[in-house]
Amino acid sequence: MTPPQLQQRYKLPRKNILRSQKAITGLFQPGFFVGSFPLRINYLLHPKTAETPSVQVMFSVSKKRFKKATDRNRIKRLLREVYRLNQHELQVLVLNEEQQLAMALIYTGQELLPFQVLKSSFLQCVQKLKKKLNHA
RNA sequence: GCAGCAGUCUGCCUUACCGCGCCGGGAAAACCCGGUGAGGAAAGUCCGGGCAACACAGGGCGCCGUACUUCCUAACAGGAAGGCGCAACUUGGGUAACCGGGUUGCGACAGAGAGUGUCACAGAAACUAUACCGUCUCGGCUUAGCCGAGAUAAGGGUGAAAAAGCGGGGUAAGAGCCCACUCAUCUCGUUGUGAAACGGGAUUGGGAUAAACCUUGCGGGUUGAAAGACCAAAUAAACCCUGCAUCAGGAGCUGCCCGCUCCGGUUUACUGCUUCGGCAGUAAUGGCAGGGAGGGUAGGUCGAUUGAGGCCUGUUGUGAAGCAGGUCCCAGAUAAAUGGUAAGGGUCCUUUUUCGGCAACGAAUUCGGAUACAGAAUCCGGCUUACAGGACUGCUUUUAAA
RNA sequence: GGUCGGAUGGCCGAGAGGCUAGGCACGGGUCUGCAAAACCCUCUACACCGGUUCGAAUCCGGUUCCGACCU
Repeated sequence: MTPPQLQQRYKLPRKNILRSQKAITGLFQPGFFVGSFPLRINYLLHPKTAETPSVQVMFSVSKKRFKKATDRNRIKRLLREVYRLNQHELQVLVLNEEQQLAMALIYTGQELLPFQVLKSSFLQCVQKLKKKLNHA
């Protein structure tokens, strides 16, 4: 019997995806980001509201670097899987605060990379993010 | 059997674990269960429609598009069948040049006897054509030729292009000047719905360019789902303009109107008249409708997935396609779902080895590799472009056997 | 998603059917004691693929890339 909390961890329903234009423009103001090739994470902490979950995320791939829609779809799906399978690392970090976290995963690479590479890169980013948040 | 070309179709599968969107059911909710979920090009946005908003008496001009004929279609610049021209292959005749037949491919294939423009350089001359060399005649000087006046488009040279082609006659030399054949054009007849074809007649016969302007026929109102409709939230009941109403009001009942009940009110300034109660005019205020400018929002619902729909059968037609019957419901997202990881299999290519076959080659085995192009965004009909591999059909070369 | 526009040397930029101007930069030279400025000379181009035409940067299709606008 696995506890229900653990079962939920690998899910990524739609409401955890960041979709408000206001929040997104806020994310892309010059400010807080961590990077580890080929990924970059813009993040923003703001007071918790009742409706939204504590962590919201969005995925972004440049149309200039990847002309074909299939390539962009592929990368975004890979990113989503990487985040989905490793999001518990973050959730532990943020849950104790009275704030919620909004973040954007941006793919900065020039070509398609396999799943395992993206996974290790994401985990590095998370480590960096932990350090930064603890300092603040 | 193999290869090439053309056309049509197809375009990986299975299992395990973890997920995502939509629909239905359960549940207070978290969530659970079931169903379902990319393409032939979803692409480019190159054409044509549906749909929506706005505009709109009718006609002309202009602008844009289009162009052999007939048909198909909701429509088209698409498709089908046919005509003509060009090319390739093949076959028959012929010594050959070439001619006839067949198959396939390609063609922005209307008009240059309506007008305007352009045609660089070269060349004598590039458009009411033209005489540089050459050829010929006559005259003069002089007998070698030169000079002058004319005739001439055969030959030379230039050019992308030089005034129907070729042979003969003719002539001082030449020339459609004349004749035969051929090629255009016009015209008459026959056949065909038609593009055209065939036959007769006529000297009638001096470029190219219309993807230059243009002429003729035909078609087109403009803008596109970020169209457009509604709801919520937020801001600023403010400001400006126009029109209407004019002493009008507010609250409750009600989905709305009518109606009923209750409460409150009949304003302010100026001017004129006055029987001093008021009345009339102007301005302001408040009401309604439309517009402008400015401000706010960046959420949701509809549009939007049943349609010129797919599949099957019959039937009409050479065909594109039409008609009739049956049957099916088959993505609907919106910072944008349709996926990830692992294992196995299929198909194809290359290498090794073995077997079969006269041979081209085929089958098995094994190391390694490949498994395309590409992702719905309002929906349809086309076109164009991209595409690993496979299947089928037609034609042709080649190899082997008979 | 839709509607438009553009692509000419290293950079800017004219040309609109007939040898692709011009400026800046680079390189060489003149001048100078050495430089700068000035003057002279040289090098390097029509995005790609087809078509129309005698001839295409220009006209017409297609491909690629870049940019603008519409809520």
